[in-house]
Amino acid sequence: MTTIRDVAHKLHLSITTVSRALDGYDDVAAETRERVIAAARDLGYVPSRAARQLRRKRAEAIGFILPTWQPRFSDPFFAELIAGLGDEAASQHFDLLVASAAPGLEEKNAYQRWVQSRRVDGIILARTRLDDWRARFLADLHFPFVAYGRTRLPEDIYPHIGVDGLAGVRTLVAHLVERGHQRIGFVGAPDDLTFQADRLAGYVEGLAAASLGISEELVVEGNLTREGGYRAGQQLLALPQPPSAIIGINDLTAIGVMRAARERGLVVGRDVAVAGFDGVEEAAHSDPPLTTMNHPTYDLARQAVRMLLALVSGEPPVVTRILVQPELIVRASTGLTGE
Amino acid sequence: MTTIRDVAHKLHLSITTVSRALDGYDDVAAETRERVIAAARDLGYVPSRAARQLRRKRAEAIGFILPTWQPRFSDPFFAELIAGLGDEAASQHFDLLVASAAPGLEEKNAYQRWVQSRRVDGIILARTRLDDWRARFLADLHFPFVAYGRTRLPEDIYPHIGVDGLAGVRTLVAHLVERGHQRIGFVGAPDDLTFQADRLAGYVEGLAAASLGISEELVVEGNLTREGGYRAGQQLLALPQPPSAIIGINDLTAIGVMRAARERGLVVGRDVAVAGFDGVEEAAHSDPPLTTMNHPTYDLARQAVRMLLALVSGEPPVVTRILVQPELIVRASTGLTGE
DNA sequence: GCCGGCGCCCAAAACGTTTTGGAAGACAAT
DNA sequence: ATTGTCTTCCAAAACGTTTTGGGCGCCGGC
Repeated sequence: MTTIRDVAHKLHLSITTVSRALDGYDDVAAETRERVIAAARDLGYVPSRAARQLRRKRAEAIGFILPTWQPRFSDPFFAELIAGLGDEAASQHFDLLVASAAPGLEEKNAYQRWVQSRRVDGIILARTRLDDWRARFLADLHFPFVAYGRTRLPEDIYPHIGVDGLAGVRTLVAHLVERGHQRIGFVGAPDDLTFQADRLAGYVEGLAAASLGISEELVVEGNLTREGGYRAGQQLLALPQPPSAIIGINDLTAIGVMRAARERGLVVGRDVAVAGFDGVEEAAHSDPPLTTMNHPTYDLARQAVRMLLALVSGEPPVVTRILVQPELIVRASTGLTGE
Repeated sequence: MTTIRDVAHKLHLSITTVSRALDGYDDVAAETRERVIAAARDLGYVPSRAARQLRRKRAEAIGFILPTWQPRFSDPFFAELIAGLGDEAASQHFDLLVASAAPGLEEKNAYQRWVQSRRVDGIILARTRLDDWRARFLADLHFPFVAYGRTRLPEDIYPHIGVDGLAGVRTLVAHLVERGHQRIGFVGAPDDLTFQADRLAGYVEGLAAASLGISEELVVEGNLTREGGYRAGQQLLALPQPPSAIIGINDLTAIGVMRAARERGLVVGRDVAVAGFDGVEEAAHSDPPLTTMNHPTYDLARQAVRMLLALVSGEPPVVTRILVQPELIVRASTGLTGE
């Protein structure tokens, strides 16, 4: 491996000058700088990241920990998120470290290791919970982080970027009401997740706006997977008075609900309406295609990284809380007539 | 941030002793070691990763570069793969670095940076191509890597772990033949991908085994996405003599094909049979559920990391080439009678 | 009483950068 | 001739570890 001294030696320069030439300082002659750059290229010199980190006290990396519940998980949301995080980080010459940990002790250790060994300069949080110890932990240490999705500690005091789940589901309810539905079910997620609270609130507000009462039995809990949606859908459709429309808290859940409906011999879009949330690609190719609230995960991930890196480099506090509005995409799952 | 000197100072020991105590050397008294460990815990000491890397000349990290073609991509395969890589790496105290790059110059730069700046100790390759410059590049530099999927340079000389695509598709063809199909289509991927070659070969062998001829028009190229499968399906089904069964090179492709069939008014599983490959969760929840060849991506990812880390630490060359057999899962998409 | 071996500890060198605080020379102004 | 100002370069000190090559007592065997 060629080091900076090799370059310096070849040119009969000091390593100081080589370092400064490559870093673009203006106290090195233009001609010298060119020679240095040429030599570095010839020798294939790339600075040792470890040495640089040690000296600069910066990891030039950000971290993201996948919250995996089961070992075999595959949520398209995260693939897109990671691609966005990685691309934006790379464009600013940062690396992205990824780990996965089931919520609990293992997770806590993972965060601690990264923070205390200064392995990363900042962290992206996803799937935030209402009372999120991760946010508190990082904030207490004044460690830079950006949450994808809101936290509610004690208000939205942490930098975050998210999708307006409340407004989104309200829109969805309004859409269903407009199509004549009065009994609308909701398949949610565990209560501690922030976006469950938000989206459920949107459901409640949406019903209220249409002067519809809310009945307990129509709100059931899934686990954000197709399988969870499937079971929740079975449960809802087996009610004495089943709903005529069901909203899944995310697209995967809705897709599971559709399967449950099919198995009961119902035609989705005619006998029962189903809608999701997120706008994953799968939703466009399901049978029937799924009505959903779309939002640009990839772009939001990039924005989150931009916010984070601004924090890391201590730039003036730009906008630190972003809430984007999702967009309704109407497809056949909420009415075949609609196509 | 507390450093090793803080610990040493507190205990009136040298940093050497602290270092060796924590690293488990046997030349430190048991009682001393305990005091060191306790003090380290109390002070919240975690070694600086950068300093350690610099000294040990090891990054204690492995890298993976997502081959992303479009910016917005979401392939469930990669989410599962990354989870597996991350978990196994973490269990051996390694970090996982993830980047994403479109094949081409950008990709090449990404690999070079990581290798030359010794940012990672080893690399996992996925979506290998027949003549894969990445494999050649890394092998030339004697840089440790493991390919997920075979390479064909010049034979399978590189360490890799993969799924037997040839046998898998052969099984699929046999299954379809058994169900009475004579005209079987195949929606593949770009030619340079290894697993396209393997799986296509399986298709050819499968037909030969059933004494069926192969007709050019039944083999079309997709791009591994639902959208690509959709277009390829339209093409196949619009033929004067359309196939009665179609194999998608992966599940996403097959799901796109099913959508194309539905749009032509065909009932998948009755009018036309469709089968996929990979066993993603989505395949179990599609309409109809998709017949597929299943393989344990998550576990294979973990095995790949184990191989890689063995290579990195220069352990005796254990088994370095693994080919696992996928398992046929028959679902309604290849015959409603089957359920 | 001497020697070898063992158990425990440590000083100092290294790892490859970046940064600090000048130094040397050229030139201009006084 | 002196002083000051630029421009261009550099030696040396960090950064926080790990590792090398011992040192110092103590004990047992001769």
